[in-house]
Amino acid sequence: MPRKVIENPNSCTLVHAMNMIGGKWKPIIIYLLANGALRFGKLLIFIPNISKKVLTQQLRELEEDGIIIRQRFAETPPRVEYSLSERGKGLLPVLKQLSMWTEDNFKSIEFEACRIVTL
Amino acid sequence: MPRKVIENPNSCTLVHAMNMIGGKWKPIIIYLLANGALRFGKLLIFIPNISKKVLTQQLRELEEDGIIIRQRFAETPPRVEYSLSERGKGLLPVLKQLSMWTEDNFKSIEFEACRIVTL
DNA sequence: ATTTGTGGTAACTAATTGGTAACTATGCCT
DNA sequence: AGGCATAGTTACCAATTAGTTACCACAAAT
Repeated sequence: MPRKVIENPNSCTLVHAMNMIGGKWKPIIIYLLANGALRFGKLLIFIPNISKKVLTQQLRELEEDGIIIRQRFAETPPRVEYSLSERGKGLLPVLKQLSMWTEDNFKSIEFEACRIVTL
Repeated sequence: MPRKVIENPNSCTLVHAMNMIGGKWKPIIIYLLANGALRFGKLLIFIPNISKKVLTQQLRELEEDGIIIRQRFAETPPRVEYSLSERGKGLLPVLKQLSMWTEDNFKSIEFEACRIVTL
């Protein structure tokens, strides 16, 4: 099933960007991959409450958009590693800036519990 | 009806940020307000295909998060103006950077039709 | 022969989001 | 009195997204 992309005749860069990274878990996935490749199973563990199905979906979409790279090893049991592409790495400063904006503006909110994602 | 916020015990700055600006039209609204206040009706015209109800919702949420300011004038017919708060203005560089990332990485896509939002 | 682990897929359901159309409130104008 | 304009709200429905559960394929280990 092709994901639904906003069919806006005036689609602009921001809309396009949000279509790509606006998914519920996508920024987390990107940030988790910032420090190197991770296997499917690890991502499943690191991202609380995400289901296999949804993780698969989000990874597929990120791959489609060339943000991450999927590498499959011909082993058994199978091993699949996901890593950021160059394009994906280019997103890190943006996410970092966004993260800093949030920290500066919403200090009061409890962010202590999430060291996995905060760089 | 309170909007559904991601109930992630490991909620992090990025998740929080995406909860605030990840809405379908929110980046557009923020960018439209970058150059000054706009009335409800103008936003409705500038944002293609958005419905009144959804525009109202998005504006309310942005206001809740302190990103925009709603100013109601006691006139008839009523006039309501929306503008960026300081917090909201702090978001502009981030969005600009995101927009640039998209332009750099997806040159081929047609962005000509959307001069309203691209700064 | 059966179990284990990995990375899925399929079918189904629940939750959330987005959209339409009709309606409201207010004061002005005719 | 009736209509207009603005900025909504409400009820209802459609579309989209997310989640659950069960299952598969493969080889190695037990």
